[in-house]
Amino acid sequence: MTAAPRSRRERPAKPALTREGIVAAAVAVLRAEGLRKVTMRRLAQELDTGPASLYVYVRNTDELHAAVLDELLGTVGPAPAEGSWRERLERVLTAYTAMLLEHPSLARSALTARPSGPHYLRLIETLLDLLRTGGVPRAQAAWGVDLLLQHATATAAEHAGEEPTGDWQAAARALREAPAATHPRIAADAGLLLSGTPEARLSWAFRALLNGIERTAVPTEGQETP
Amino acid sequence: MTAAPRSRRERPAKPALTREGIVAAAVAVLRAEGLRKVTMRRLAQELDTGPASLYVYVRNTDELHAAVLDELLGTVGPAPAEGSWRERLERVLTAYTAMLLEHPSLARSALTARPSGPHYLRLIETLLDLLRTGGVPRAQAAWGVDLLLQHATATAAEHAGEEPTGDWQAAARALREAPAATHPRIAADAGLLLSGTPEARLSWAFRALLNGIERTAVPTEGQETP
DNA sequence: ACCTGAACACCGTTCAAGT
DNA sequence: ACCTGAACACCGTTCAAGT
Repeated sequence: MTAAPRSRRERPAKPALTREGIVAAAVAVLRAEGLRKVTMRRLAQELDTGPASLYVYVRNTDELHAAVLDELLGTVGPAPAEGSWRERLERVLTAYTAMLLEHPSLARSALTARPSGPHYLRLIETLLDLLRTGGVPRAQAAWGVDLLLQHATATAAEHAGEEPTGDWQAAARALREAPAATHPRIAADAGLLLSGTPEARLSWAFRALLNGIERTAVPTEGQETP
Repeated sequence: MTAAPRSRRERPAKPALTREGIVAAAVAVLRAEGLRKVTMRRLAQELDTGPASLYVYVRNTDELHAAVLDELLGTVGPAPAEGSWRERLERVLTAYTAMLLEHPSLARSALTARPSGPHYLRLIETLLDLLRTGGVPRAQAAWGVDLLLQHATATAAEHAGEEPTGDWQAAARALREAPAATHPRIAADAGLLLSGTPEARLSWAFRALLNGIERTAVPTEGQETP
């Protein structure tokens, strides 16, 4: 989708520095080595310049990460045309989550640095439209979009920086070994707490969210901005 | 709750290094200057030693942050005894969220590094118990606890690292200025998308989550661990 | 065992100076 | 305007050596 490299390791005669070029380099490093390596210094090195030069085009590291996310958001396909509005909604959200799961650390960033690029706007428009199609009242649809996107983002973010001796192992163990005397509910349902594939849980969560959004009225004063 | 300092800036004759001492120092630095300053080097300096010494008691920075969170979780009071199960549930979750909102960057960490300390277990037990009191089926209660805690954590995490020229301002502007031609739903409902106080939205979200959890069945095979 | 100085391999950001 | 070298003020983690 972005410009193809002419050959594996050929330095392309130092292209002019542009914001787009910086973001493209950032995406490349992200895909190859993860967000942890997407640093000002590394990018400067990649672009054959000094780190100070990047600050002409990018305010800081956070803004750079936000720009990278917006770029990747473009790779998520359009909303499916078939199926019920519920199915379509779930499919759009699942596709978005899948994209974020390829770069969990970026999801983590997205939670803090709200994206506001064109691709993100389009996603919101799609979700809003599907909810309205389903007859969800306007205010509930508006607040619901936030809830749905937050769940998708947070779920992906949870998978950031795991891999080795995952401390989630410890959490599972703590749950399974909770003494029935002090934690009767956990002891009785530890299996259920840890059950289900990630896919099954994600699907269930989206459906639960949707069911909740549909039947929970927004307070009447909900009109002014914080 | 932890040992009181004898005087504001008196060096306490170099106390013996312990894991507890390190975590206590970490909590102090967190409260005073935020998580960004809770670094191995800074803590070593605070404890009058070299950074290498800390690695005897703490595997790495992530583990340290997790230990700090577990410590703070102890400051959240017990579940309220009065009110309906719904009200009590909402109050427990709101108290948890409020604690995390005092340290949003820690919430961000918690999303990745699942806490598994005694305080976290107690919170899960409480939530599970309240849901069962409300007659929510066991499997739904089990999966629901995750959803509720994730929302609390993610909501707090969203407030990490903002303060100055918040790029959330940009997101709000993008929403308000979306052209009606291409984004009719957003244009029509921008006000609603941005409406409501944080408290109102949090309360609505918890109630919507609860409503959804109550009436969304978990798939029947939901028994094995990933 | 516990503790440490020193080193390795990095960071973000700013500033004064150049073109 | 745009670009840069150099500097400032930091990081996490490891290792060989000490006690």
